[in-house]
Amino acid sequence: MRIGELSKRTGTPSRLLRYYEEQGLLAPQRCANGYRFYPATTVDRVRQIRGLLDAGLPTRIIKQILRCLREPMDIYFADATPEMIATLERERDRMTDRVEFLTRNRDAIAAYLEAVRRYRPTNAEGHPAADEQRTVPPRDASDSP
DNA sequence: ATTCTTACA
DNA sequence: TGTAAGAA
Repeated sequence: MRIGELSKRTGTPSRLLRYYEEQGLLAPQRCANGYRFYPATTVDRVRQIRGLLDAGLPTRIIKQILRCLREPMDIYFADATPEMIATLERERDRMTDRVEFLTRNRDAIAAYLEAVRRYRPTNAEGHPAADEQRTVPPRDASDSP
């Protein structure tokens, strides 16, 4: 399939599909007219990439991981070099840190919401009255993982 | 009509 | 990441 269809089937902008290729995450074939041609298995490949990206992994690391998850979508222990193990452990720890960070902020926001609901009851529609839209800035909102 | 590359915000 | 321009 060409980039347009892959884009539609993965919900990923073609701009990004080209970017992933540039980063070495994808390696489509080329048609005579120069158009990129992706095998059907690329759909899952892109889902894998998006998943890892959403998990906060940098494309640099994903490139390494993808070499262990060939086409069909199973794991190749043969490529599990000591270096790979080390990078994966490092990423796992970073993820753990982010989980804790997000948990703290989620709880801070939840507490804020609770406080707001306590001193300002909502109306029938479940929203604050128009003349009560003034807000109080949330507490701990530090962000930058 | 679709995709390509390159460049810039 | 998004968008733009010009070519194929």
